[in-house]
Order: sequence, then C-alpha cells, then structure tokens
Amino acid sequence: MAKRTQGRPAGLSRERIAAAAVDLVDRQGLESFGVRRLASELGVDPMSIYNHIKGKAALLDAVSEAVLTEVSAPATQWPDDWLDIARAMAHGYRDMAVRHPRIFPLLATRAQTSAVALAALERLTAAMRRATLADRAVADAPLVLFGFLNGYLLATLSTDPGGSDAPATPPAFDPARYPTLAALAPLQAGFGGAAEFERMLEAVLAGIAEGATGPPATR
Amino acid sequence: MAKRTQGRPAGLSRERIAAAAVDLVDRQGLESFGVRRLASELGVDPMSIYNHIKGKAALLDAVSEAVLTEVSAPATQWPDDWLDIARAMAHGYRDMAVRHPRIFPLLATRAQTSAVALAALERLTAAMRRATLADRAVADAPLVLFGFLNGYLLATLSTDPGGSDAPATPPAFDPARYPTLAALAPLQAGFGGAAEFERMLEAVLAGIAEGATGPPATR
DNA sequence: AGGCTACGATCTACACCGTAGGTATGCAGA
DNA sequence: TCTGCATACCTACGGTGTAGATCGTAGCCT
Repeated sequence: MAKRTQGRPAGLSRERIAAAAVDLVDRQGLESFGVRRLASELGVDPMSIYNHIKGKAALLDAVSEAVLTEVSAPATQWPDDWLDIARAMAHGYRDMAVRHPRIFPLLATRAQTSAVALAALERLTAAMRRATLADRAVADAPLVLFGFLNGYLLATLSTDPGGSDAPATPPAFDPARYPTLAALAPLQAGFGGAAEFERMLEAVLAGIAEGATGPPATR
Repeated sequence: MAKRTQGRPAGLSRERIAAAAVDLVDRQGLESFGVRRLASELGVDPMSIYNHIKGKAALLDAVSEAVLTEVSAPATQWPDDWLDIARAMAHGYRDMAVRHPRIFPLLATRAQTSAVALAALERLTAAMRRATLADRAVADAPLVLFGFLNGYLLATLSTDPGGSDAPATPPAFDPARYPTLAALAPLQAGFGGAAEFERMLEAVLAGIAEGATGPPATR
C-alpha cells in the first residue's frame, strides 16, 4: 500500500548513531534527549536504532564513549614529566567538556572503564612511577585528579536546563548575609574561565606532588 | 458513587513529601523514581503532590535540599582553624553522601544555591580570611574543595543502577594491557573507604594551603 | 444558622516515552 | 533458484509528567 522502505539499508551504524546523538544532545540537552527524537533526526524509525544499540542506557554509553575518544587525538606526543602529562590530560579533558557541556554530566556520573580511559590512567601512573614517586601517592593520584576535574567542571559548566544559553554567570550573593562571599565576589570575574582552571589545577597538582615527595600524611 | 476522599486533608506538606521522596530514592534509586511512585508511597493521588511542589524538577530540588540540610546539624560547634573547618565540612559532607549514595548525584549535578550551602561557604571563607590568607586563594578554595569532593564521591559511590548492592568494588585491570595499574591494584584495597578519603582530602587541602601561603603559581 | 470563599485532593485526559514482538525487504552464499 | 540472515519498519503496551476541571471540606463573615 504505502511506500515501504523496510528492507532498504539506511546506512545506520553504531558510530553514525553515536555521532548524531552527540550532536543532538549538544544542541537540545540531555533532558529532552530520547530514542524517538534521535530517530527522527536520523530520518529513521525509532526501533531501527535497536538493531545497533540495545537500549537507551547503551546509547548513552556510546555517547560518552564518543566524546571521551575526542580527548586524546591519536597523534598527540606525550611529554615525559608526569606533571606535564597530567597537565596535558587535564587540559584536553577540559577542552572536551567545554565543547560538550550538556554531555559532560554523563561522563562525570558514569564509571569510566573504556579502553581510552584506562589507557590514559596507565600513561599517567606509569610516568609517576618512573619518577620514583611513592606507590601510595601514584595509586591515589588518578582519583584525586579526575575527582577534582569532574567536580569542578560539573560546577562551572552547569547550565543544564534545556533551552537558554546563560554565559555561565557566577551566582550573586547577598552582602548582608554573606559578607565574605560578597567581598570576594569581584575575584570571581573569570568564573569557569581558563585562568581560573589553571590556578585550581595547579593547586591540586601541588597537593598530589606534596603527598608524593614530601612528608607522607603527617596529619 | 465510589468512595470519595477528595475534601479530606491528607496531611501533605512540602517537608513530608520531601522526606518520603528521600526515603524512596534511597531504597529504589533515582532511575525508577517518579511522581506516581511517590504518590502511591504516600497513599495519595499523584496530582496532589502538585499542590505543594510544582513539578518533578522542583521535587528533586526539594530532595537535594533535604539531604543537604542533614550535613550540618544545627548545634555543631565549629572549630577556629580554617583547615579544621574544612575537614569538618568535608567529613560531614561525605557522611551524608555515604548515607544517601543514590541521591548524591543530584547534589553534584545541580548548582547549589540554597541558604545552607551558602552559609557553609561563608563560614569557610571567613575563617580563611581571618587567617590572612591571600584573597585569590580564599576565593578559589570552595570550588577546589567541593569540586574534588563532588567528583571523588561521585566516583567512589557510583553503584547507580537500580537494584543490586555491589559493595563498591574497584574495577579489575588487565595486567597485559595496563601493567602499572595492575601493579598498583593491591593498593586500592580500601577503595572508597574512610582512610582513602582522608589521604586524598589532605592532599587537596595541602594544595589549597600551598597556593594560599607559599609561592603563588610559579608555574 | 446560613452562605461564601479558598484550598487541597482527586479525576480525567493527553502527549510522549522506552521497548517487546512481529513483519517485510534486500543481499550473500548454496 | 532457493535459503538464511541482517536490517529496517510497524504495531502495540504499559509507563511517564502534568494541564484542566471537579469535588468535598474548613473557616470565615454576616
């Protein structure tokens, strides 16, 4: 009766689906994202997606994996010094988060066990060990570093709700109730900016380095 | 016709609803949480909830506000030293997160602008200023500290999916592909434990202190 | 006492969601 | 040519959040 396109290939693949999903979440946000929306974006029946990805959860996994892969371009030459490696990884990670602020909460929320993620950790910890740092500190470093990165980036990029594009304004404080915060407010001009990130990253790295070389936990 | 209970008060209130929602998310997880489930838990029509809270988003706000309020018991005596204040706040925060692992992602994801949250930041920054630390470092401290706390706790408490109660096992590594990670694995025995938290917290605090007193960002 | 008003609880209905199960189509190898 | 098989589609079901109308009760004012 009606025109049928059932058997004809539509060029779907896990990669193409994931790419379209990334694009759609970037534009419309996580809130409104769904299988049906994605399907109509691809000009395809919703259920067709299930032939390549087995459910919405797996779809979100594919999305986060796709953006995570962006972070380390395959041809990047990594430095030798572990601190420089950590800095490079942090910057790449932040750049990705800035490119995909609506997707980032996915990464921070879900446990990352993909090959790219593990490879990055391996690089970092191997370099730290080569520098003969204390094993304890080396083992702790990834959790401290990426804990901070995830939390900080979540806080500075949180313009989650669907529509408007607020330019990441810092919240304004009532000077009567919170005098110190109000007094410090001018210093938060570059909230979420690159310079701020730099300072905080260095603070965290200093903390890691201190624990790795200085007095071990003389609390 | 059927028994009507329409006019009779059901004892609903924002607080009672929030408390029930906290309890329900604790037990069943965020995934399956919904207005209808909550209503049936309260023995009430779904739409009745809307007379007190204006939508699902506001409901989740109420939930996160409720658990955030737990963190600082009203009668707590706060120390004078800013480091001790930071430690106390961090511990209280972690205790809350451990009590409500299914709820915590809400706190880490949404911007916290409630009165309790701001009051806590005011306490911390005021103490740091009293200690005549550099203003820059004082202004940065909350973001560094809570960035780390949110990210780290998200990572260690992530047993998100609805049903099973996995005891927060660290992931296992393939020794061939990731030799360093595998070698370090034994050190991750207490993954997510109190001792680990202590070490990492001290590392972050050391980083903050270093930036506040030592050489400022001689990068 | 009688009547009015405001409020909270309920009911109905709608658009939308994820996805299980079944069906049709084209292609590769026999 | 016939047979499998992968892939795309269709239908349908139970679930969701919530707008709008309706109903019963409590508390006031005269």
